[in-house]
Amino acid sequence: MPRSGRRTSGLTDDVYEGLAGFRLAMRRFLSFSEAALAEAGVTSQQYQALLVVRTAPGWQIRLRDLAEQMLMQHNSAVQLVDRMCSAGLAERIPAEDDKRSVLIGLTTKGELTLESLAKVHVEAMLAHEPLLAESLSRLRQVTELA
Amino acid sequence: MPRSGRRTSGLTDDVYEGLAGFRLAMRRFLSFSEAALAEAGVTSQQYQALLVVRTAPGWQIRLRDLAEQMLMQHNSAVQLVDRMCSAGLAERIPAEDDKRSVLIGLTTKGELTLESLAKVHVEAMLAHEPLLAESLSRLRQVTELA
DNA sequence: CTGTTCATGTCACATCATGACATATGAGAA
DNA sequence: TTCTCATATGTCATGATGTGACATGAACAG
Repeated sequence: MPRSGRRTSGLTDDVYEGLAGFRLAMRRFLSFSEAALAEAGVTSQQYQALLVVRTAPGWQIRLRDLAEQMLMQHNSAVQLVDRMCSAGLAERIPAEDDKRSVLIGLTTKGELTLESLAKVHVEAMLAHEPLLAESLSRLRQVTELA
Repeated sequence: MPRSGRRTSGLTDDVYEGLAGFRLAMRRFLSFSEAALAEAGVTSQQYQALLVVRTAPGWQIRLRDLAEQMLMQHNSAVQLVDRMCSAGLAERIPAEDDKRSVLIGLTTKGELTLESLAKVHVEAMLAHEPLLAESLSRLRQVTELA
């Protein structure tokens, strides 16, 4: 029964708690992640970009494709790469076949930074994965009833 | 075997791909979420704050506790609440027992907005949950081998 | 009363994302 | 060739977000 004097919501408290719980679990993981990244002087987006470049064929990727894989507009990627180049993590390499394109590659510092961050994140994932998985399955239970 | 002429990483490609895959799955979900939120003129943080307030006892929460539950500094929460009040989603209610504190409550508009957003997110969760769960379990497999 | 702690708020600054626009290259039609 | 037109990148102003440093005022311990 809803709180006295308050409008009834069309959803049960369970649903709100499930949604909030999942957001919280995700946020907890991201918070932990960002703390580790901050120590290395890397932002969340920069780390993610490093991962995308590292997993691209040849460890290089066009700016356009980087933006696409990170689900952002190309101009956001331009500025992200700007900051990564300033930080010495990445480098712009003019594409040979298409003079319009620029390939983004990792500097040695970028590779080393990513490697150490990846190791930390493997640990973090093992620690947080159960929480995330649990909040996901709980949310699934609650929402399937609706 | 690593690419010719490149430094060997201490981690296998699998690990990088697993980490990237999970970040991507999360990003995909958040991207979908943000699109839905944008239509309602609400930001991701505002939606999350609405959820926190809605799940708090009495549908009210002290600013301090809101900040804590959202894993942010209190001054970030101040500005977030500022924007939510400007948008007519939330309201500040002076606490009676402690004149230092301010309680954050939902306006009717806030409640209605949250309700409709929650419904959309229930759908989105059902759609994205398998992807997230799969990337989680894949990551767990890969990292457990290391 | 006094000094400390706590809750909130203000300010300057950095990151990040976007839309609108500019520039240059590539590709194809006339 | 030359004239579009799409593509790839970059620039700029703007807004949301987060932080640290600091200020204000209330609660509290002595």
